[in-house]
Amino acid sequence: MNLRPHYPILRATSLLHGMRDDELDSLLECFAPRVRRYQKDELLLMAGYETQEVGILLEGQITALKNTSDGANVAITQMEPGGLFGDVLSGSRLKSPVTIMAKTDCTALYLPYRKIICPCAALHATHLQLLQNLVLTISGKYFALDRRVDLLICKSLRERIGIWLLDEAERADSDTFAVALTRAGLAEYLNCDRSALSRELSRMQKEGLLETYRGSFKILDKERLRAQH
Amino acid sequence: MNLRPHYPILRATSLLHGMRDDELDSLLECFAPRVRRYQKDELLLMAGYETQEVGILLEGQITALKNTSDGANVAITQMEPGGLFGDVLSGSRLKSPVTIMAKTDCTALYLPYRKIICPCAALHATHLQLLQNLVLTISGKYFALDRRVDLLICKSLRERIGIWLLDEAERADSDTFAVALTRAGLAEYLNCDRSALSRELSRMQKEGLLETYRGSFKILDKERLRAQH
DNA sequence: GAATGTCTGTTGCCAGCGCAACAGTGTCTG
DNA sequence: CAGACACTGTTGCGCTGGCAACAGACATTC
Repeated sequence: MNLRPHYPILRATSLLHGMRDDELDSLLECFAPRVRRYQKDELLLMAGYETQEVGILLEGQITALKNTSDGANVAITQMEPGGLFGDVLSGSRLKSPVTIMAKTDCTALYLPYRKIICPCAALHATHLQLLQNLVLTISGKYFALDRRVDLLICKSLRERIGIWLLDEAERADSDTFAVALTRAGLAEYLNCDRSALSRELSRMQKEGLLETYRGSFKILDKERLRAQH
Repeated sequence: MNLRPHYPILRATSLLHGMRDDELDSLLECFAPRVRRYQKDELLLMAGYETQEVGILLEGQITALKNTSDGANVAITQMEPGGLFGDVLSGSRLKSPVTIMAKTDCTALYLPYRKIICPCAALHATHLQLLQNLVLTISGKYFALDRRVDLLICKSLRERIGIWLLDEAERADSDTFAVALTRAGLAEYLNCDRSALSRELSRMQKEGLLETYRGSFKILDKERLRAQH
């Protein structure tokens, strides 16, 4: 199977970041990856199962779901083409804590983990870069989770909102920014009730801390926001 | 410096797990690690700084602290000899989210990250094992954090307690187990007030769900505990 | 344009839990 | 043994935020 059309996507992944065509050629030849198509709502990976492959989303969108204690499934992340899944799992013998589901029809490519971790002699420099990228990818996910914990351990809702706002502003490098989250989605991320979030955002607007309309936010008083606790 | 006396400790780390003396000999010769002693309350790593070394605790105890938004430092983890720190950080250019402080007088050994990620030709098999271990170590920390998030997203305190209890029981492989946590420490982990935790544990005892005295716990009704939400 | 569905804001109710304060118990020190 | 200190349990008070219910804004379909 010719994967060359997908090279731009592959290069956009943190795992294969910035690799040249000829490097990808030899890597993929060595890895003999499998590619599979999925229809909307099909499962790519089920919670509780092991996997020994790193998945790369080539086309479409997928959702990572977590089974909560009361049986419901909560969406954790959405992924676009270039997204990786199973990367943290592979190599460990642990069961997946998440279910990966196709949000739309999609295509995924799978690299066998053994091949990643056991470089064959021919691919020295490229393969080392790959290993380095793997470590960076996993530690990147670790830090994303760590930020989430930072949010969750804040007791007051206002504090969580404040930290999130400042964080997003820093990421956007601007006091005005927009996010692709509905209020309900943001409430889920901040681990609070949707109405409570609306209520608190209203209060904060009345106090002149910020302005917001739907997904758009404008921070008015960074100092005071930081001082909330 | 002769590190042989420390080999049992090194072998107990997840990074150098199960390596033979001769393997450690050649690895350490190649790595040229530095060793440093610290006095109680000295800082091994400060939040906000980068590091390009993996630290291994040889003697004594250390504490990982997190700077909260209101300036206080919250203890995240304690580590015994064999503990690793800086492992998730190195390779990334990210600032440390934690401060590592000496809880007692202690000794740490540092491996330069570059040497870990760039195997020299002579150490093929051993070094591959090391890389594999590094990935496992980091993903292990990822999953520990993930379990923490699972706890934190539970809304009611009783639910958090229930999940924690079942988790510990599974880990201990027994319905009766003891943990080295004070009530205050457990309350911090569960992200709740100490008195609220005591109160809830009292209630749960009255309802016949469990028995507890200090660090000892005995689960009486697993089914009912699971059904709490 | 009517009808339907989704997203958001608002508000009243009330219980869960943080907070503060105090008492009881176990451990360590002089 | 007295005194100091750490750890734990208990209880009253009050606020934060979850829940439910409703209304308005916007998009989509027929």
